[in-house]
Amino acid sequence: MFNTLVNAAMTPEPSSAIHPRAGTDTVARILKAAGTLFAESGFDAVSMNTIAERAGVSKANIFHHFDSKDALYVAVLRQACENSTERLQRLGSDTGPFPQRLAAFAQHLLADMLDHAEVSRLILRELLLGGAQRGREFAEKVFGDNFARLVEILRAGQARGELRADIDPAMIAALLIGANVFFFEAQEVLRHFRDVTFAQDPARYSRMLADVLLDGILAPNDPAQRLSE
Amino acid sequence: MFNTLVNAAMTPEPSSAIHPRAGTDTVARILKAAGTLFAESGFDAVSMNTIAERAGVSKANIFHHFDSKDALYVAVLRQACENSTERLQRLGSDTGPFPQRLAAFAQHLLADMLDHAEVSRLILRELLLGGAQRGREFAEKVFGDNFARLVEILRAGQARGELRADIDPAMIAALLIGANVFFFEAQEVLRHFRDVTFAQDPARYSRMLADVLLDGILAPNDPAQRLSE
DNA sequence: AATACAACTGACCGACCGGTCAGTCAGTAC
DNA sequence: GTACTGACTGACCGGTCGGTCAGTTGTATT
Repeated sequence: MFNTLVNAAMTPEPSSAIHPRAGTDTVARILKAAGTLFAESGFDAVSMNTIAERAGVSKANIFHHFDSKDALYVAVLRQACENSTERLQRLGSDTGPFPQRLAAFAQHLLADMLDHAEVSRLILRELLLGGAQRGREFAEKVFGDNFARLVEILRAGQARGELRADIDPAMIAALLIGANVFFFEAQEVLRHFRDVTFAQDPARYSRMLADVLLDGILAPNDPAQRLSE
Repeated sequence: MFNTLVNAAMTPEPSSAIHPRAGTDTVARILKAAGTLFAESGFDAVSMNTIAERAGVSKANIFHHFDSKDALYVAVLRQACENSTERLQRLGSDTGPFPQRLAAFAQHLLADMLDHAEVSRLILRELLLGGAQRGREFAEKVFGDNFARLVEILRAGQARGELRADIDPAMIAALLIGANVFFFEAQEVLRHFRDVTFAQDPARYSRMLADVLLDGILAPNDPAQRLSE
């Protein structure tokens, strides 16, 4: 019964025809309130009372719809991951030369994270903070899809000879995603570093990121200098 | 009085000569236990009872040495940041050609983070998680020093013409530090991605990172291809 | 020996936590 | 009408939280 309710709430079908009470959106309201609060402050720092107050329902009503605080958290996370997975599939361009594909992926990924900051923060929190196996699997799936997709783009670039063959695509994927995640996480901190001029301009950051990744940072005149191991 | 005690505990001088009781290391034991637990589970998830138990003292004794749980957390964070700042100053090589300097910085930074994972996790948690102004200033100082130091290395490279002049040094710094932070944070997750072969080998990750950053990932125009490690 | 004081403890406090429960209410089926 | 159901609530539960306090112990000073 619990799962039925939650899954019904996940798919945004107008179930008002099925359920009698007008308050069927209650589950959605709870999920929204819980999502916002969890993303803001994390699991432990948010009480069921606060969620109930924010959602405009009684605490007991939340327990009527969700078995426990953990179950609510998992439902919130599952919904967030489903949304992300959905958006993920129409991310970046699948055609065009490799540099454009890579730049588009990087730019769209960062823009998507910033546009859905709350959801992203929730997933990252679950993914990166140690312990807590509560919903790591969901987060890993979203992240893994993202990662695999980027690796594929890179492998295609290698196959077509546009990309150096002597590099590890997974490493580049980690680098690119890591740079984006880091920008997302540290934006508030970077903002008031004197050297940083791009904190308010993610599109510019993405452009510079793709540029550096593609061409490197060494001066082009002397390609002879190379890191010796 | 509170500050005096904490600051005395910060500098690891053998104050056994000054203080009477043999248990003067109590403060250190409390800080160590609290640091470990906070790094493992975060602020909210750790109770004073647990800290007291782990440190082998009574809970009331912790409140004798620290005004509040927040004050204890700040003290832990301050100590962690001081240690990091200290280590930071002997990080990387100050001489040699630019590629070596950059590679050394990246490699040492990551190695240091992994060697002091507990402290690093604590600082990153404070820095990157939203809200919580508890001790952000400490974390920002450590991070800012790190950042400024790397920017300086990059500016020097630009001044000597070894590095492209049309790039933003701060952006490169963010990219490099971000890539390291991300590796540190996501190591456990990356470990069981099929494409990833470097999760257990941070030194190799650092080498690849420096390589890619310096030369880019595009296939070179003239096929003066290098051998891959 | 008496004083003074920091280190330290066990018992305790009010507040709040996640969670339960008896019961109300609106709508549906017959 | 009556029986039934699920959404919903206020009051309440045991337990844990951060924090307090009276009192004990050990040591240095006088």
